[in-house]
Amino acid sequence: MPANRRPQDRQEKRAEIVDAAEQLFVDVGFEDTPMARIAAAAGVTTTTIYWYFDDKDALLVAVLDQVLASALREHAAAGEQPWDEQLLWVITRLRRLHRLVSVVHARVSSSPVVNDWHDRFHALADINLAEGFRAAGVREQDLPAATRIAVFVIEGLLTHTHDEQTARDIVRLLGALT
Amino acid sequence: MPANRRPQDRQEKRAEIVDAAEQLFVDVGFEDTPMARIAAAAGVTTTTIYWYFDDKDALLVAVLDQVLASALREHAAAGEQPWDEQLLWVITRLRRLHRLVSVVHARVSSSPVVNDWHDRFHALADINLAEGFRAAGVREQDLPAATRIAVFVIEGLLTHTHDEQTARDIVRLLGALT
DNA sequence: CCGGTTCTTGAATGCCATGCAAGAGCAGCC
DNA sequence: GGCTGCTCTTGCATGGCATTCAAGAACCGG
Repeated sequence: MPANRRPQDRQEKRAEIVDAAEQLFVDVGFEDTPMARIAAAAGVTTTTIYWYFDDKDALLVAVLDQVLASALREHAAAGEQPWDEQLLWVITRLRRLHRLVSVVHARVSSSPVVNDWHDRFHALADINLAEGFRAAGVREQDLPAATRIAVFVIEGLLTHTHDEQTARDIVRLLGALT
Repeated sequence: MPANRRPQDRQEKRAEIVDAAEQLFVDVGFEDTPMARIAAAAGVTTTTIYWYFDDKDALLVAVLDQVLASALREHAAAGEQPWDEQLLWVITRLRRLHRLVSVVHARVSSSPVVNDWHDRFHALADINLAEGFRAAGVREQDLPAATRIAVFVIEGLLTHTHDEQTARDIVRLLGALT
């Protein structure tokens, strides 16, 4: 019944579009990249993108999924490290994604798909951070609050320019929560 | 030389536009409010707004200035309070401004005027928070880091839904920094 | 009442996300 | 090999929106 050329093809083309979008959303910004520019970078037409994605927000979510998966993979590959170092790693590794962080928060209230992604992301982040804080010796009843503080501090550092030393000082002081 | 009707007039009309924009930016959101809607709410035409403001971002900055001034006035009127209570007051008082917080961060990288306002805001916030933390007994060398943590936590709480109790827990734990 | 200045406006202009209808290319089936 | 039904792809709209422009009103000092 299905007249699919190669079963791979669809996913490959989709991936090319997501790759192009990722580079532009990260380096130029979501609001400042027209669909036409993504299309050009991917070697297709604007309309073609709409065959693979419902709208620009859906494409954004696909980019976010890809970026998140890639970061998780790298983090796993980095192996075990002291908690402070892990936090610093996240902050420096994700610094270049600040545009994504900002646009997600900006679109959460008007785009249901972005809002869903945001919820999923925080659920995941909470789990990982809580685990880290537990291992670092934070009291069980303080875990939820410590976790949220860490999330907000990380997001804040990602969206505000700062130097290496500031980040270190903040992470060190965060250790006072234990 | 200047053929000004009444010297007041200009500022009055300007204020009406800013009031209309404030209500819409706060309740509906900057991106979701067309200039035409602001104009209609202010009883003028889109073009008229451009006589008073360079562009939509300049109008946003005017709204931010007004909202900030109003919050500072209220805060001063609230009188002296324990540090924890002051932080909670800020969080609950500014909760309804979450859309403004998000849009500022989203536009910082593409709008110079918004970027300037953002810088000024953080300079002001840093001063006030540092003073509060100092009074609350935070060690002098920890002040910069504690201040930034507080700023990021406040911004995080403003842009993420949470219940009253969570906010209290977080502020209490923040007290552990002293 | 005149000339210059401040406002105001309706009608462009141009960018952009998205929708639409008409094709291509391909896989099975006769 | 030609027909048919898919999956894609595209050029051409459409409509929303920020911003600009040229042409007035309204008003001031003289």
